[in-house]
Amino acid sequence: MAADGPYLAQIAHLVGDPARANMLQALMDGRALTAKELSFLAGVAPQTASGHLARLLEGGLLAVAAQGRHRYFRLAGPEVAAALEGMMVLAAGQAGRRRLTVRVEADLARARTCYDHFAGRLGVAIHDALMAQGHLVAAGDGYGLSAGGREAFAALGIDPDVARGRRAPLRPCLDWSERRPHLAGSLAAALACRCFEAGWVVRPREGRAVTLTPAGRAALSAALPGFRCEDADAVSQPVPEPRRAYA
Amino acid sequence: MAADGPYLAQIAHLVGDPARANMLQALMDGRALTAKELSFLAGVAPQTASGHLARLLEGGLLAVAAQGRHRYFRLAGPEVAAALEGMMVLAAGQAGRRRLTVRVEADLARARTCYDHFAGRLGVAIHDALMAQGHLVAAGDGYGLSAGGREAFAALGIDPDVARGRRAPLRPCLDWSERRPHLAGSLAAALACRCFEAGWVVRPREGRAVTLTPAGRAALSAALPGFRCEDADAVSQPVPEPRRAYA
DNA sequence: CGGACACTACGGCCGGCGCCGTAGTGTCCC
DNA sequence: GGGACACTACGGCGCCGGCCGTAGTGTCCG
Repeated sequence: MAADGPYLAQIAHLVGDPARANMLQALMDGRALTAKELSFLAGVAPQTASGHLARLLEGGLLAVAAQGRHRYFRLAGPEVAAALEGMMVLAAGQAGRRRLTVRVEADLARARTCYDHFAGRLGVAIHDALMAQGHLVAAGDGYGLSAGGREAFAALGIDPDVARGRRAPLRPCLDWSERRPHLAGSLAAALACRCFEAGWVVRPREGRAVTLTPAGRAALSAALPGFRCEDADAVSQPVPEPRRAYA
Repeated sequence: MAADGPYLAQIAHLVGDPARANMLQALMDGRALTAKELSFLAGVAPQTASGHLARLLEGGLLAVAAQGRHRYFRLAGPEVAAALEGMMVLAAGQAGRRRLTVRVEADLARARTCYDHFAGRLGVAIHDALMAQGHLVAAGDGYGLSAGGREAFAALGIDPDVARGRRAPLRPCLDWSERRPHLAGSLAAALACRCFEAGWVVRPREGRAVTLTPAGRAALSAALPGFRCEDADAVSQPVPEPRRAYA
């Protein structure tokens, strides 16, 4: 029995290298990055990174798009992001338990993208507001929208029927920094997309954190009466990244 | 940034060894096993297993309970099971993609326990029946029960209010063999517990697969009108529930 | 068409760690 | 109390694989 143990080990082994883990984590925001960028973020030479990327590709964790002389790597799909999130929850717990105090970069905990949707306190606030208003109803393998929820999304300029299919358009996803759920799924992705388009949320030049603009706060508050996210647009002088190869 | 990459890598590295992966997978059913049993299941000598277990303990993936001259190891918590499930989804996908044909042991795909609740076609059938009847309502970070759902659970002899707390009593969990959701959470655990107590589901002496008995099929069908699980009680002569440490 | 650039392929170095043998500690049972 | 047993500690062997240097291929640009 358990002939599938090795398969599990194969996947985990891929993630279990610091350089590869850094790359995967950098890709968690759903963007596609080039091999060189990833080599820098992982703190290894480009040749080394190239080898790692080939293995991640072979293992099905990444997908690639060649474009001119660049190759853009991204996570292969939402399942990959979900699996990584699951491990990050454990990692965060461990770090906390030993006071390793990864003082979770304040910016990331405030608001970030997780693959294709929002996470951090912003993501949790959106989840909580929809839940408190009773806009979420159980459906498929997650949530669907009630009539009120559909109105709220429509008010935000999002077609509540995008991507209707077998799988639920909304799904809870445990947030590793908050240890509370935010919303994933195609509708959550559409919401994030709309927020970027409308300038409600902006992505700084560097880093994975995002920022809720005043206009965004207004728009979300109007459409979601219970929306409360005190600090999602707070501070954050766009500090230059300290550039650190991993410890 | 990404100083947390190495933490993620640490966790993944623990899972990324075939022997440790086998052990973790064997513990996925929520039971507690001794070091010797685990060494056998992992296919390594007891000394080697002891070392692995110490590392998994140190890494926070396992918990241990000393009992006489035995030490019973079990998964440290539901988050660990969830993280492993996430990776198993990827592993199953990979295996499929390459025709490695881990012909998922038919028994496991039929019905098994996943940490403390049911998975496989049995778990999915329960999920689907509750969902189809409209018994699930969005709440907390997952589902709660509607009035009808509460009645159904009461009819099964389960207090629908066990473990009411911040976290939702029911939560969808992607099933790696079916690639569709089953139900996790405290109420799902209570349901599994009740099924074992009542003899509706029995656990064979060996392996992680379980079997739905005719009585169990009758009880579930009565309480959940939409319940359909054609083959969950097929074959497989039952055996008395082997001792189970740990709720 | 030649040079810069992104990326990949190959080879050698070396550190980490998985493995088991032997030996030691604590527990149960007769 | 003595022997069996479950488990752990330590040490040495062997290999996997991460690392980078050098070299090669494809692409863009002037």
